[in-house]
Amino acid sequence: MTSSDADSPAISDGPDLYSIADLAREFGISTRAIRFYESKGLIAPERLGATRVFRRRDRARLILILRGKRLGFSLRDISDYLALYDADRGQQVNLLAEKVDERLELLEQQLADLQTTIAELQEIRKLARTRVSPAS
Amino acid sequence: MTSSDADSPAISDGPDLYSIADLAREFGISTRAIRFYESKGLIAPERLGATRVFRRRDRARLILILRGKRLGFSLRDISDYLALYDADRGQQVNLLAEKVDERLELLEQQLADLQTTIAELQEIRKLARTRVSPAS
DNA sequence: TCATGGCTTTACGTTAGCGTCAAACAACTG
DNA sequence: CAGTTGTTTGACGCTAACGTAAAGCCATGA
Repeated sequence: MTSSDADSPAISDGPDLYSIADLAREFGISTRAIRFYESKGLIAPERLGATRVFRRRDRARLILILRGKRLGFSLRDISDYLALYDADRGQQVNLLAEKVDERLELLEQQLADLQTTIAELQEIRKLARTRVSPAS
Repeated sequence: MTSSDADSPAISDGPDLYSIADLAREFGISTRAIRFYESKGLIAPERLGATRVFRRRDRARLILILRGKRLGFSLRDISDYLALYDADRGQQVNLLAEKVDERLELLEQQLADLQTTIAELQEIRKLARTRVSPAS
């Protein structure tokens, strides 16, 4: 009931409602992985009977999860990270800001590491090319 | 014998020669971890009898290993990465350049992810602060 | 000489993050 | 109605990256 009464904004982009296989296909992961993420509390799809039903919110979270993984974070870390988004709805805002700052420090360290590494690799590549073709 | 005859350049910064405990202490990791890295071929310290003796080269590799870990790479990945440094001494230079490019692509994806994430967190922090203090 | 500290190897234990059946139910299709 | 497809919940398996003894070899110092 109240599929679009006066609850959520009337915007509708892609489809809402995805099956577990839909998302698995879209993101190139296994259904097993998705269930695993749910078991760890990272997502909480609704149920239609026993069947999981995912909405845009769940899909958005999945995107954040996968990005976190690309960045090398553990599911525990990612879970904490998602909590920062949820916490948006006020509450212990000071504590939130603290946690965000902590996380930001880590990420900026990582950013520095990354830039150093990229620079080094580009240097190596330059050296390699020099030996092959003096000036192309 | 030939502790500094005409083998290596005469430059000498910090001390050369570290024990496994030295490095463990310096980098805040366990000796077990260091032995594990050796068992995986990431470092290859010399031996004095049975005792491992590390030189600057090993120490430098360790630094790269730890940076790789901070970036979320597996030891396998890091191993490949170290090989790029070693390969510096010519050989299949074309293949090297390819691998370097592959790795660079990954890193740049990661860089993008990271920047997005940092921006989002800063946004969250801004919102949080707004609720607390309008203009400080 | 014996205790102490640091080093070694061997080996089993542990956690994370899924992969891979297995068994069962639901809906659709020919 | 049987078969196929998609879903569910277990439950066991597996790799990575170490942790954690256990047991032994040296060297040093009281």
